[in-house]
Amino acid sequence: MAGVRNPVTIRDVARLAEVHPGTVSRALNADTRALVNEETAERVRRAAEQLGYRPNPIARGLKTNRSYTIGVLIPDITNPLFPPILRGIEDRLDDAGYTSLIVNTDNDPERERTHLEAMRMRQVDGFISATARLDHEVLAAIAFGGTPLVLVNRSFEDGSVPAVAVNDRQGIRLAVEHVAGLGHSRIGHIAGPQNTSTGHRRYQGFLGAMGAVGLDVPPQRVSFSSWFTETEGARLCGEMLDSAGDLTAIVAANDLLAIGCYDALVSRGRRCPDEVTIVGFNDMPLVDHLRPPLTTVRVPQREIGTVAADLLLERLADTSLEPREILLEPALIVRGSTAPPREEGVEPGRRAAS
Amino acid sequence: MAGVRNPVTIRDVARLAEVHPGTVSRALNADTRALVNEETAERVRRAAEQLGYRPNPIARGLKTNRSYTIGVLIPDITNPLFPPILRGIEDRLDDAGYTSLIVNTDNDPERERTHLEAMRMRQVDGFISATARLDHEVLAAIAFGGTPLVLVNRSFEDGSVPAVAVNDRQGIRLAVEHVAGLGHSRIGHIAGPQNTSTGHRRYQGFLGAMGAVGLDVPPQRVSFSSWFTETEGARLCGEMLDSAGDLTAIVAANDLLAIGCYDALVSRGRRCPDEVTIVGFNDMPLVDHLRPPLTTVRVPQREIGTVAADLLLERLADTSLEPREILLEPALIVRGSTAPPREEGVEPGRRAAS
DNA sequence: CAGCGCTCTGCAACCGTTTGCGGTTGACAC
DNA sequence: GTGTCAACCGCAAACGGTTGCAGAGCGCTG
Repeated sequence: MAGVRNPVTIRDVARLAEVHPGTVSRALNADTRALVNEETAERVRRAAEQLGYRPNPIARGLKTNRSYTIGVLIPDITNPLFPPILRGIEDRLDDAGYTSLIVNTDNDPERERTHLEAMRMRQVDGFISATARLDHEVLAAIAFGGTPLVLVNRSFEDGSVPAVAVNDRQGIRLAVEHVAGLGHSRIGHIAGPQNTSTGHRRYQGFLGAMGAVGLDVPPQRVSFSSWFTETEGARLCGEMLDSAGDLTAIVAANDLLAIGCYDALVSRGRRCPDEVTIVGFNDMPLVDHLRPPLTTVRVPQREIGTVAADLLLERLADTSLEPREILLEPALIVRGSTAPPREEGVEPGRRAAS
Repeated sequence: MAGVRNPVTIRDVARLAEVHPGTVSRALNADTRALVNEETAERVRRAAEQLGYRPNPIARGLKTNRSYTIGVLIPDITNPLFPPILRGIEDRLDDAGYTSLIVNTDNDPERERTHLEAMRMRQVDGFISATARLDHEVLAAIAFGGTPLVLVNRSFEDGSVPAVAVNDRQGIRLAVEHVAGLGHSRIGHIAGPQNTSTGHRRYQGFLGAMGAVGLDVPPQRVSFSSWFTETEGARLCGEMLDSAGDLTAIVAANDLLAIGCYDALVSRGRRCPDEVTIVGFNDMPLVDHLRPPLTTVRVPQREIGTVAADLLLERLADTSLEPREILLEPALIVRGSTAPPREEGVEPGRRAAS
């Protein structure tokens, strides 16, 4: 059937089916098929089949201004958080006949801008962005251009842009309640960058949850990282241990920060969970094999991707849709990095519960 | 400057610069610029700049049959091995003005085929494939279509296709020499799938290296996994421990298999490295934080990507190039999962060395 | 001053589809 | 036998660039 190279054009099909190229086009497109006699259409389909005809998306795109590709912006594919999300996005888009174009922005506004520009030139039909700090201006540009956009893992304050994210506040609450339930009262927070919505919401969630369980949050028990990285976690956790040494538990805004805490503990000869309890966020691959296995908040990453894709497809089909924000529910995964505090006599064995 | 939407065409520029559209095209393209008067070219450039003109790659592609995109096939982006490679590829291609289209094949021939077809329709200028078992037929189809292709992390027996990979034999040799040097003699191998070139070459490398250090490889000390997964590793390692219980060290064909070995040891109450020494391959992210930290063979993943991209760009520029295969050198990273065997009285402390 | 050659730029035909418009055909009513 | 209408399909103009070809202008030679 289909030759390897595909030089067979709509004209070849037209010749074989003995009709005009325009008719072939109509016969082969679902929404214009009604315009052509069923018998003729069948003849065209057979001719197309026989020649192994595949429409050329480039030519089609030139005329229709659609490319059936959608642009996906992520900070860095190397961050284990993103691959499952991408997988979710891709699988869903694939089914719908779309291809995704993935770019890494490193959260650099300049890279974001040039990539966006390049993708728009490539006529992408929509965007999914997981970048932390897409500024208002860039968002506005997309929106103004009329290209559908959905945000992932972050949201936009005024709700003007559809978004899907995990319920960060709820996730942190699960973590705090777990740790407090173990008997900890001096709990610290290694917060994420506050100009990212996840960092910000998790910090807010921490304050809220601590209040809800009736615990104090003195300023020296919160510190703000500049990036979601292991080295930042190590640096801040180290500082916190040195300055507020009496804390017994740390809730980190993300697994990488939590791993940084591990490093800081090791370098100070303190043990987890015996001396300091640590909770992460995201449940990255392999954190169940760390020493100790990390207790963390699991986010349904792949589902985030599929839902984001659904949201985008929805808007592609109907541009006038009201933007909506979908929050996915996280779950606490209790492993070995959390334990009751030493001093306060909580009987052993409670650990595995909850 | 540039409006958000970009309705400015080559004709607009032509009007402003008071020249013919054809002249604008020539003035703006590097390889035809010589054909137009420098003064005119400058006028055109200024007009283009002023209007924020960006050439439409779709239209260009229609005429030139080039899309400036290249297709990247990987088994599964969720496998931590691939993101760094992708990053390398993307960075290099970006610099050269190319965009990469990434698809996951799950090593499923059917998916490979449809994705290839789809990408070819999208006029991709070349392919980079990291899929394990692209069959001869598919490869031939690409080659016959004349689209440049480079293989990553695998190679093709007859050397007819350019490829970049890590020197698997050398990597395994480093592992075996290290373990043998610690005093182990009963060393097992959890091999990868033998229909993948990495799995096969690492197995061959194991046999060769064992021979070189004068050690025996009885059949019960090698078992072949069906996939490179943690569960396969656990299953096979478990079987091997049960049937050939006297072995003191295991060289796994990959980190995931090694982690599976960890699981098998834990479930049998045996300790690593005290009772069994384990070595992995790849140095995936986070394996340095496992318990114990995994001794493994590091492969320069990002470099694999950049080199592959270079190779492809090279062939894009000159189709007649001889295919060549590039082997990158791996390095052994010694961590906590390897130690001298118990019985044989090797003094402690040697562990941290080499 | 005719003729030649070189440099530059305009012209127009593509690339492969889609799509508005209009023409043909045949059924049917009057 | 003429007119109306719907269904179908062909025609040709787009979409936004690229490129072979030809011609205009000009400097130079003999």
